[in-house]
Amino acid sequence: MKRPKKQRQQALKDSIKENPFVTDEELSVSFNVSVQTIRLDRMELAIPELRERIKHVAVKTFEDEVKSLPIDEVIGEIIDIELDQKAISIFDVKPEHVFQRNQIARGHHLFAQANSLAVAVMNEELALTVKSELQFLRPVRAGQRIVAKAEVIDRHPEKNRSFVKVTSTVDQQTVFIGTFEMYRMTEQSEGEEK
Amino acid sequence: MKRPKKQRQQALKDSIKENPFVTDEELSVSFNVSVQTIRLDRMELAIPELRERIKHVAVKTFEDEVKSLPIDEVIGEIIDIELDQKAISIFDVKPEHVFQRNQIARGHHLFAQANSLAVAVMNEELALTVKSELQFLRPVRAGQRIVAKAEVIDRHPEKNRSFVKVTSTVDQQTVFIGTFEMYRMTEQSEGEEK
DNA sequence: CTCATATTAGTACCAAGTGCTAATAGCGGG
DNA sequence: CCCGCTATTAGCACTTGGTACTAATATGAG
Repeated sequence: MKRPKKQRQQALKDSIKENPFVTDEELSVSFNVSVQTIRLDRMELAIPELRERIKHVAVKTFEDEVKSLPIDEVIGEIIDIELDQKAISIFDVKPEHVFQRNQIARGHHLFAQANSLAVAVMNEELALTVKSELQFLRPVRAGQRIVAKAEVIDRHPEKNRSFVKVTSTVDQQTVFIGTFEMYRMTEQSEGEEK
Repeated sequence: MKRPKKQRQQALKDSIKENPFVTDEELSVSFNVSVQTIRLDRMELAIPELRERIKHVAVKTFEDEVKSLPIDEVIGEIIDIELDQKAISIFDVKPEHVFQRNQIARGHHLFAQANSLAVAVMNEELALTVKSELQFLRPVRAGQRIVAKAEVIDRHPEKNRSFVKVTSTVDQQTVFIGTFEMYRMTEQSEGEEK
């Protein structure tokens, strides 16, 4: 037996991580030990039982679902908006948004926040981004909150175009600037709405 | 009793949909009926027991997780890469990537694919996007496959900068062009690697 | 050989059910 | 008023995948 205990426990951890839906019974077969041994191992490793594992996964999903709903429409949370004028959104950078190596937020998240804010500020059913220019001025890290401010700086109603400038800051420091040329997909008289 | 049965069953369905983690016991209390009645109701409505419900939710998450894992590192799948030279990735546009209203892919997904490809092509532990210019030439729709080609067009090793041009096409038609100014975070002698 | 650790076995018990049978409630119709 | 029907409730045996605990047995190292 040498001491395959440590190895077995490591393998056990891996197995369960890879497939949390496995029972002690199944594990005992695949490791050629008794069910009790598996239970002892789980205890030492503080791995909860199958049902608890499943529940945790499920709860996570459930919470994520609620969280990811708004993400589906707008990246970040819009906290203020004046259609056709300006809008503000916040986005909290979480560990899943950063490069593992250096903890710096991936550019596309900053872009996504800014771009969806630019779409949102357009008083329009359908707005598309045509062009944009971006500057990533400072790295943003997990745990920081990005405040993006969008401003409609120019309008060409005859060409169905608008220009939006978005400035994102963390703690008052500008981290990102983007300008977006937006295309309005529906006609709109050049007066204001309502 | 009138016939609160139908109503109760509807309410039951709603309760469980809203919170799948509720037991028959708890339901029986909140509906003021016996546990057996709840069980009968579940049978009539073909609602599985708590553990099965949880499991389904968990399985769903688990599958989603596997799907979203690659997204974490690179958006799209890299199918060819020559470090410091060029790279190609493909990205299949799914319903979750488009605006519900018009089925057009959200800009940030095109950007994310291009930007992560630009990061990947850099022969670098840590590369950050400094600036970029984007053109969204044609709308892309769900079901289409975007092929992004990145090319390193200019290098300024002394300033730790590189310029990458990414062209994305769908069926040979260019839908997006982006140029990225990238910053290499580690020093690198100007000779080539290994 | 002996002692400690590792492993296995066995029992009682739990939660949250299923499946089944049987008793009871409530009520409308004749 | 009783009949009959559905709805509801009760009770029991059994199932899964465990926990908690005790006790026996291996096994290997000093």
